[in-house]
Amino acid sequence: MDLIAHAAPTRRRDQILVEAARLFARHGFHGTSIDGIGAAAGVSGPAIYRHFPSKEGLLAEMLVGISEHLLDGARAIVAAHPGAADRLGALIAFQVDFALHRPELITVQDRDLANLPDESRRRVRALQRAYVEIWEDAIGRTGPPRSPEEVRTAAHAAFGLINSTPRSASHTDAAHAGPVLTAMATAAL
Amino acid sequence: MDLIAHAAPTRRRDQILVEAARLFARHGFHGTSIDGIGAAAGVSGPAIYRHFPSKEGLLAEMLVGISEHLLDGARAIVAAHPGAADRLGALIAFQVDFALHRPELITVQDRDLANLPDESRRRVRALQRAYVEIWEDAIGRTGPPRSPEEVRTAAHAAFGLINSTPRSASHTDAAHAGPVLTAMATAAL
DNA sequence: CCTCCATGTGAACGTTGACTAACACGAGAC
DNA sequence: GTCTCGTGTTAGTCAACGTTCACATGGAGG
Repeated sequence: MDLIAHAAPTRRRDQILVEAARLFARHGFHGTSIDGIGAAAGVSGPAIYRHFPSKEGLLAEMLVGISEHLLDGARAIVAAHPGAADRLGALIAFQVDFALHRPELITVQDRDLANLPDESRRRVRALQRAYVEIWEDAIGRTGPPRSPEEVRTAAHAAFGLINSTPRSASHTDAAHAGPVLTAMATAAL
Repeated sequence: MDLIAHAAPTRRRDQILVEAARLFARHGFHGTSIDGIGAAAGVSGPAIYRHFPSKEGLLAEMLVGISEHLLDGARAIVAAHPGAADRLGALIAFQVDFALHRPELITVQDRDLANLPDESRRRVRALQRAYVEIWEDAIGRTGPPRSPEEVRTAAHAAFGLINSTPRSASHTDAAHAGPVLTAMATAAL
């Protein structure tokens, strides 16, 4: 989408999103002030409102973007791996890669969902549900037989395992953490 | 400590702590108001200050209490299981039990650490570090050979796996989730 | 050159929320 | 009976913060 020019309206905007993600991850949505986000983006205070309708709107765009990115990735993997065997492995690799490269987004997504306005929250939840269902399907086709509730629990446990990086990775050892997480997730499922 | 009578000064106090934990878990520290905590505890507003010195002080007591409880439990397990073989299993069972029975505390602990005043935060971090070290030691003695960084990553991944309950468990299926989590954690380590 | 639009600024404004102050009231000690 | 202490209440106070307003400025298009 958006094939038309639209030049460079995105530089400052993207910068604001990146800095806001960092601050939300560190201090939480309510613990981060608009002035703080502005300062981090090299702009002061209400300039944010030239790019986003509100603080909640900023968060909404961030979380919807994450959910769409993950779902798109998972759908591409499903299309590329029709066989059940390696599909789960590809999903694991995808999630590990995301968790290692964008830990702030992982943190914000499962911490500040509740601060979204209703409509965006429903949208994000729908996207997340679709993503989880792809995982549940792949888990159901692989490994030991399990009831639907057990599969659901297993899927969330795998996310918890992989998404533990923000709490442990010192950024330097991201390269070392990847294989460990992949191996553990594979063994757990 | 505190062997002297002291009758029942704790009923209202404990109630406040319980309700505050629920609200902090749902809305976050900054998203929860003192009046809201009071209302949930059947008391209105500033009555909180008859029991706690400040909102931060309330959070501090909650998080320090959790960390001490976990560390005490882990130390008891170490004492009761000198052999490396079943020690890790006991640690896993202990953490699974805690995560299933007090999911709000799990949520608050890894979400609102940053909102503690400096001194309490240092104290909680020290307790957490000791707890993690017990796990690292047990992991190092069991399973495949790993470097210290890998052991550290593995420990945090195990916590993430087990602590995923607040995101998945519908409280009714806690009984079903327990065995799944235990099995997955055992397989992952 | 003049206009317009995107982007920025600093100064309000209104609300929320943590915390304090002043007062009430019931129970146990003397 | 009175004093005191623990616990509660309601009415402030004060700072922080999201948001709006009025105004500046600089580049693109006629």
